[in-house]
Amino acid sequence: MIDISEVVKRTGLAASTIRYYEQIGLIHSPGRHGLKRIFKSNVIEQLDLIKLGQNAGFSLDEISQMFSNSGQAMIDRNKLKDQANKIDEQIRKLTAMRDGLLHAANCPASSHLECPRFQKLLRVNRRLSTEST
Amino acid sequence: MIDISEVVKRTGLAASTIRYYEQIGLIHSPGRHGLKRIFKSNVIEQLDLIKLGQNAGFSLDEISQMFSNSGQAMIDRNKLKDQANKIDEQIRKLTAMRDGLLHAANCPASSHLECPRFQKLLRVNRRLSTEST
DNA sequence: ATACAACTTAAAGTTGACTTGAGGTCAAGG
DNA sequence: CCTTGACCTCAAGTCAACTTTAAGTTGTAT
Repeated sequence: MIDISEVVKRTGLAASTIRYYEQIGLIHSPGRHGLKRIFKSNVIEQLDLIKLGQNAGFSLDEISQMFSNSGQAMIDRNKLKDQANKIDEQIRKLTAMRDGLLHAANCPASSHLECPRFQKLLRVNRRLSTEST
Repeated sequence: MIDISEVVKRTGLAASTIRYYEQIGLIHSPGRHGLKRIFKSNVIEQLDLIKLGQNAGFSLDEISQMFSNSGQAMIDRNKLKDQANKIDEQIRKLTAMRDGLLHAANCPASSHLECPRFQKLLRVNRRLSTEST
């Protein structure tokens, strides 16, 4: 069991953020020492996953649906598959972006907007970002 | 020259968004027809580029810095590469996560938390997300 | 035993990125 | 000429994700 300052140290998050996450049910503190929250040390892994999800463009709400309530990770196998598909979709988007960005970084065209390949990327991106996800 | 409804049609953005982008200087309307804004048709590509940047994790502020004073999309190639690398890192993490989820969906362990492979995923992810990026 | 640093709460404030609402203007069609 | 609908403005509202503030409560060290 660790306290909030330990969580701060090991995740780099602000204490207020950790409290906020507990408040919205994203993580769970199994008890108190006096007033002070205590956490299981696996909260570190949970917070890392939350960070990962955020970086990948998922909202806290979506993330909390991945960890159905109270730290019990992901029970429903069909939901798990759905979630994997969502992530897969996100991977495809990010891959298109990365390729486009790398191309843009190397493209000799004076303006990226004039480069046919960059234009194609923009179109693809629009399709991807207006799709129902 | 096109009007705002044409921009709406061709980008899928809300008119209010387009006005907002003009207000913060992200795009430019070269004039009016009466009260009504008119746009050069290349604003469509600019807006696509903005969307791309957003999906790639840039803020509107960062995006507006990519459009140099001349209005031409002058993109800092090193920034693009940096961002591509960040995205690449995310793709790797997400791929690991997706694979972990798919495994979990098929894993016979009664709880995913007890599945050794899933536990390994969590550890791998933790390592990745604390690496210097 | 007391000081105090480190925690706590609840509520309000902030930021980014928009959206909504109320009321105004204008060009085009009947 | 007059209506109409698509545009306009400006201010305020919203939402997510936090942060800040003010006031209160410990556990621990001196």
